[in-house]
Amino acid sequence: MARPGFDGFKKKALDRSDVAKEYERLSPAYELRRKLVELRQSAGLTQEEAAERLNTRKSNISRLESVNSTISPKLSTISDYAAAMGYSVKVDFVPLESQKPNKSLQRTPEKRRR
Amino acid sequence: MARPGFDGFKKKALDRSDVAKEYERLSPAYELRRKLVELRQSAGLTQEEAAERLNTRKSNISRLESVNSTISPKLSTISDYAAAMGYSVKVDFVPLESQKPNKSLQRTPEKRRR
DNA sequence: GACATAGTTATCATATATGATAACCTCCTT
DNA sequence: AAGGAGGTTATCATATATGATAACTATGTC
Repeated sequence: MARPGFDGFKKKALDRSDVAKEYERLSPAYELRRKLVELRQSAGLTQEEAAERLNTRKSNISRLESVNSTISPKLSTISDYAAAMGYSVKVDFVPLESQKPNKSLQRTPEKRRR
Repeated sequence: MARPGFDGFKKKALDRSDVAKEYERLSPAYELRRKLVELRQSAGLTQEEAAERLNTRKSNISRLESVNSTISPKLSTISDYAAAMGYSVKVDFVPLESQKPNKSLQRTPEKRRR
């Protein structure tokens, strides 16, 4: 289903609680896939064209970009994909304390090491 | 070998050309592993302690951090590792044109799409 | 309706990352 | 010398990502 529509949405809403969904929306995995799609689209490519550049098939591209995907791609896959779009990957690390994405979703802060 | 010493270094220098070595040094994979080690050390942990937090063994941590490793870790592995050190992973993409790490190592620029 | 384009999903085969164990090295302390 | 701490490497088993194919949905155009 290209765009799930309300039925698909509702079905998924039953699978995972609202909190879990929101959590997912903020997850690095989710954000990554959004960025991948954005990268490809800003390059003006279809999944099939992206697949050609990466010597693979469009179904695999779809899986990589899929928000619902349960896979955790290899760094090299992300890197290859990015390179095909004219980008390089940069991985960096931010302290968990300084994230604070949404006050109402904040969990009790990590215990400080002493 | 903890620190390879000159013999180990020389042996490795035979495996890969100087150019390839320098290329590797600039590669995202290399940089990532350096960051991982830095993360762990700044947290004051040994590989074994890190392994405990990640419910695995120190040998696996060593492999993950190893510069010579040929593996390309999964994003979730990097993420789990980072989380164990109190960090979150952030993946972003930079245009290849704007990298220019070293003029002498630059390749001919990507052909522009028109 | 027929057809093409863009994307999704399922499935299987294959490649590769990861987990566990063990042996090893280097440095340090006694 | 003996032992421990920290790290590396090799190997095997297992888990999982990726490649390929095919069938499918949805949309748009003729």
